[in-house]
Amino acid sequence: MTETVAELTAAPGSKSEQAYQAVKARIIEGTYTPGYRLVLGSIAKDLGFSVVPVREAIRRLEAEGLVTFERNVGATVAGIDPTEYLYTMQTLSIVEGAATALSAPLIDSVAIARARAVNEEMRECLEHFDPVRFTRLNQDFHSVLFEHCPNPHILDLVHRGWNRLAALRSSTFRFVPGRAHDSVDEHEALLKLIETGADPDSIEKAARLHRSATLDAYLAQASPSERNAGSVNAQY
Amino acid sequence: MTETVAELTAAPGSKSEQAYQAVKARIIEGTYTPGYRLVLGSIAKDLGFSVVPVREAIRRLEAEGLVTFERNVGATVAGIDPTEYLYTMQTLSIVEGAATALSAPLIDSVAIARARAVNEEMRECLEHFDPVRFTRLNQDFHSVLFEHCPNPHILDLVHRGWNRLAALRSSTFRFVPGRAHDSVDEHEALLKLIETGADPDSIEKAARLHRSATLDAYLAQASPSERNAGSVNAQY
DNA sequence: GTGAAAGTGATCGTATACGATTTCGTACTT
DNA sequence: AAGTACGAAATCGTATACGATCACTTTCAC
Repeated sequence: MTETVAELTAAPGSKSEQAYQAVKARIIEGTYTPGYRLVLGSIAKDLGFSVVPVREAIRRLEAEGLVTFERNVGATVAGIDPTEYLYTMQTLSIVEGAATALSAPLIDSVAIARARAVNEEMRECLEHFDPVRFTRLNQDFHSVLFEHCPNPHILDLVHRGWNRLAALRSSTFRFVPGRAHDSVDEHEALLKLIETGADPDSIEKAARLHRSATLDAYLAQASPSERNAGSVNAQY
Repeated sequence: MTETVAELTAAPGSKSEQAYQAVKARIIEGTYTPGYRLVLGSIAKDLGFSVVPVREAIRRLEAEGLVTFERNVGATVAGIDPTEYLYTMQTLSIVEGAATALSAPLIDSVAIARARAVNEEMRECLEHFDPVRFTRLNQDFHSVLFEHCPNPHILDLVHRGWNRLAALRSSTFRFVPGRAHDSVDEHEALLKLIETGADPDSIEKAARLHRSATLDAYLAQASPSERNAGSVNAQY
């Protein structure tokens, strides 16, 4: 009755669903890079499906912002438009902050210990300079924090945000060693807040600031034009 | 380049889009009431389209939570599941709060005057007891507040939330005179905050509380089982 | 040589047809 | 009389085929 919207969107075994998962995976793991042109016919032939299910899959991916679509032209994997990056990060900071605050009271000590272990691993990655692994662990860490969110709608929005960022390769592209150190420390501070049962507002604010700081770090090292695009949202 | 996701989802003149708009309108204005069974073939016949565009339209509506879908069974207009109502209200309180805070600095005095006029009209509706008009004006009021939000993603989420509530007929169903008076006062307080250039955090919190209060009023007059469903999210 | 215009190719959009799965009614058995 | 099993109807899921629209290339006139 209360599954997430995403889970309901197509029957599990249907070709539409298979096509959706397949194309999505290819985008997220980078087989289809930004700018790659997704032709319905070609995709259908590659996957062994017909055009209709593929078309539906593309539409769903479009709704999630992973591809853009143009009539009689075709679909292309969404590019790294700096403005889009900002919008996504800002939206994610809001929904993820809320999700983390809502999750906090439901996280048990075991999960916290797990998150802490992940965070320590991230610290090691910094010493050996392993950005790829760092990024993966970062996602694991945050998953522990927000996965207990009792509101499936909010959880779904968080997942969509992460997927978009994954598709944009933003976390690895924008890996800044100095920022990464701060990030690990902020993680630990967040865990402390949750452990001590801080009020939801504080947790939400901390989680939101954590992501805003990443955005700021990005803006600081970005080109002037990108910074300019970001200044529209400077009030946040 | 930066239209909302919804606008991009289908070509303007396509039958898919027409079907989507048509069915959506019928749901929101109440021609198709909750529980109404949407059979692909029948809808297609009614609209004069084929099955494929209708199917795509239904899928989009499902992604927005307006209908539920089951394989080989069909689609039904989403019902007034109290849990879903809570989830929707909670999500909306978060994204609408953020949208209002982001809009605030961009709202000029003309727009504020317009909002205030709408709010005074709402006050009159209370005296003449006109819940339907009150509900419509309420939407107008909030539109003025958040429509200036520079982040299209957030704006899109707000619209989706409002659509769901409209489809559920929740605002009219749950109209509580006592609460409505408070609501009008809170609107005025919100306008004052925006006029005086209060910091975004205060505005966000005020906007969020405004919606939470509506939710609380709903819970107070709801049946015990509904209240019980709500207690899961009591931390908010 | 440059510009526009027409033709060609490619891609999406939709309709129709068929197959798979589920549901519901009915008859039969216990 | 109640439960079960079988069958028919209905519905969704997918494939294939055709039409509409747009982008690109080529050609012709100036």
